[in-house]
Amino acid sequence: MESLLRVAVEVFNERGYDGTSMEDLAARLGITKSSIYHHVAGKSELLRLAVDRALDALFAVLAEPAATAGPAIDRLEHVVRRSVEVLAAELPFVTLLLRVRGNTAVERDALTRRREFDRIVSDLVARAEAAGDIRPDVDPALTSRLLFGLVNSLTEWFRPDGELAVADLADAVVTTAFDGLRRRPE
Amino acid sequence: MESLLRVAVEVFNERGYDGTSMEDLAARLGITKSSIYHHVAGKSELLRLAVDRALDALFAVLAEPAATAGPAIDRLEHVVRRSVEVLAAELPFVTLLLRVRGNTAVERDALTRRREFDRIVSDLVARAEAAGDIRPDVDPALTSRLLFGLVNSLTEWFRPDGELAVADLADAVVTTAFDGLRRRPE
DNA sequence: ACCCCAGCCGAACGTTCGGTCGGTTATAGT
DNA sequence: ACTATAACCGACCGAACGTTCGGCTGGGGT
Repeated sequence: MESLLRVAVEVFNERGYDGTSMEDLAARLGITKSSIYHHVAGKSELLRLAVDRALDALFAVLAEPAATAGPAIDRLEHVVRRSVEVLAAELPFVTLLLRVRGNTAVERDALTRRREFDRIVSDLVARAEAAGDIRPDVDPALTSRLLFGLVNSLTEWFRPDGELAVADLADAVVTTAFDGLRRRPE
Repeated sequence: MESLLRVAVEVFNERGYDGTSMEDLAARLGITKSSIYHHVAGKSELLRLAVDRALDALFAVLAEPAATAGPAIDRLEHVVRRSVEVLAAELPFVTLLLRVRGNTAVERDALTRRREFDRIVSDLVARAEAAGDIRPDVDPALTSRLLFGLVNSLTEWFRPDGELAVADLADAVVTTAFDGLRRRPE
């Protein structure tokens, strides 16, 4: 069951959810198409299990103590850093989540939860800006979109093959996002 | 023909390329499925026309004078700003391009051209870092990925409805990316 | 020794897919 | 008036789709 889901998500990410047939999954699993239905109710349940895993991990970050208390700017930095870590740890699941387009009921539910996550982060950015810790010349809603656009883009290329440690990646993301890529005059 | 392509790309972006049937396109166009084949050779040609339009526009930016001469940091900033403008001007086409996964021959060709674009930008970042204009504590390849991850994420939410002018957006992107979102002590 | 049942299979289901084909209409050129 | 052709249509094709179904098998519980 667990390995079924793991393989399914892998193939979904390679060929796209719509572009993946149950036959494709069966071939990769080394079993037949009909055998898959012994383990799950259907194709869409595999998608639901996958995106829920990603969403649960992301929302868990928002519930951590360091994300719920203290200055907004510190809470924001913590959420960003931990989101990078979650994204690395659950890479295939988060990747799939970020590609969901709302075609089916399962996808629309996932989009709803994603928007809820975005809203909470956006609030955090707004608080940090109100506290004077974030540049006031860019709209908070825009800032949070750019920020998580940067973080989420990691799914497009990051592969946890040890060459680039997750901690270093999180550092690079936080540094780039908060301080910019331009070298500062000392 | 032009409106056919426009509508096709619109639907592709809504439902995904694989999730869109020729019947879907026909319904949106107000004609029958078979009539579409009077204008194009098939579904994949529509995709090819769309992604080529996006890629041509992006490569045109790299050929502009301001992108080929002068300090690397200035050329980079120009490419980023103009990429945002192209992305806004050709939004549906670029959106479709960024979702291509390499499932078919057309998609693989598009991915090849995309990688070529990324390589050129990555070189630009490396030159700017060598010139001392970009922070040396983050790997150039990583920097360029984060940079264009941020830029490309615009397709996920930006809609040119006049509320947010493209020039303002480009300013916000350049400012955030180069100087960071943290408020600087004066 | 018996049974159970998780796990798997082959065959088939109704549907939808991208694409083809022969034919009809509207319009423009001569 | 005649013709050419761009634009469109309904009917159809073989293939692939997600899903269902009845049946096989092998190891654990009793």
